[in-house]
Amino acid sequence: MEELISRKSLSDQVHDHIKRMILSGELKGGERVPEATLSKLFGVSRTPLREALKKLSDYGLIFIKPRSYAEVVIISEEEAKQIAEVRTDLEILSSKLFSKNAKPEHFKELREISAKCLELNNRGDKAASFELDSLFHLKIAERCGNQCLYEIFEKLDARIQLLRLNQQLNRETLTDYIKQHNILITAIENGEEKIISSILNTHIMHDFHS
Amino acid sequence: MEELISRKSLSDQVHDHIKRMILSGELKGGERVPEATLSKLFGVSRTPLREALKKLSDYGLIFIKPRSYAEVVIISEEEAKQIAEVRTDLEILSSKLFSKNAKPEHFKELREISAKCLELNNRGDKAASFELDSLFHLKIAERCGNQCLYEIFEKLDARIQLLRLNQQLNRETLTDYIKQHNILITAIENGEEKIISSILNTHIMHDFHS
DNA sequence: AAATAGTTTTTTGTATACAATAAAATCATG
DNA sequence: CATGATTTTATTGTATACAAAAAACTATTT
Repeated sequence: MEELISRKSLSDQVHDHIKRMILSGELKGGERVPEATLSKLFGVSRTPLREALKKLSDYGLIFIKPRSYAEVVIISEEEAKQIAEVRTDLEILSSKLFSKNAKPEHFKELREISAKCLELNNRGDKAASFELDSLFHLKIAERCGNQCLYEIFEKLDARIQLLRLNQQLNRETLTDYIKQHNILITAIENGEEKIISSILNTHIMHDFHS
Repeated sequence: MEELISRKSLSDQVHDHIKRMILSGELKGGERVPEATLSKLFGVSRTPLREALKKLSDYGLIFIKPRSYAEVVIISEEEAKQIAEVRTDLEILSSKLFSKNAKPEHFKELREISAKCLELNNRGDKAASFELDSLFHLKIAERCGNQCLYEIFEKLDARIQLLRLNQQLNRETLTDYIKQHNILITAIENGEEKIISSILNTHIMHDFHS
């Protein structure tokens, strides 16, 4: 069904594949991403591969040095801090808008994602838990009613996920972190803007400080 | 000098050219942007032209319908409102950070741009005045010390400029608008966050309501 | 051994050709 | 005349070939 509707172009398929390789750690920061090698690996020509690389660069996952080569980015401490700063601000705005515009089923959706995220962490499936955490934050932006805001946040999300790769968090710390989601949902439901801001500030800083 | 250092690729040159065509009104909303026609027009092959279109789409200036055609976007009232909402939020953050991080010469730079913008408007050169207005807001983001924030804002800027095209503002209204810049600069210098927020809210809403 | 100049190899940038798909035009039919 | 099927045309998607530039290597010199 999905396949019949959206026959993705090779460019997009390749993009998704390389993105997964980067976000799973298979392709590490600093590693080169040569067009010829990868096009052979995927069995496609350089044309769609180039387009995929361009998009990855756009999402801040690789760095293309013109006429030279491309490599997986390494996000510095300073950049990570700056990303967290912007992210906090965008999430506060999303949450406030969500608070105003979201329907009951959207709150339910959030609670379900949050519960699933916690459950996966309890089981020890860190990767899947991370994915649900990302989805939780993305959903707030998606349902806040501002498409432009969602698009910006969705782009940032790639780099946020990349940052997580290098964090070594134990399960207990993660459990505390994930539980904050429910506090945030309640604050959003009650439209308590000051509380929303303070939760997100600690939540994302927590995320940042590995 | 500039040319010797940055020999831009054809893709980038073509991108810049089409961007100018759109932001000057030469290419209007809804008009198609066919690869073959434009590649002949510029005397380049479809390869760099495709890359240029991809970038334009990324900046929200054209809409690419896969396997079909691309056209210059038309920003709806609702989208304009949403863009203004995000923009206000990002500019408030930029201004606050600028307030903390900027050096004296950066304030001077802002005042100079603001003065030039007003002068061009007085002369009746609306297009050039608009350009300086965009530069004013971009500079705040550029000098705020957060590269990630700047990149996001720089991307939004293209659509903000596109929105301006359809506004019919008389010179007096514009004069009032531009003069608000100096009030903003003073608030930033004094680190008055509440005032920064209120100025930007009215300034950008003003901008939005044509 | 380090630095440098020159050469080779790798890699990207661009043009072109062909395939696949969607849009437009045409034609048949009620 | 309208409408739906069919053909034609226009347009994008992908592969491939060649040009140009940068990186890697090698020989040479100090």
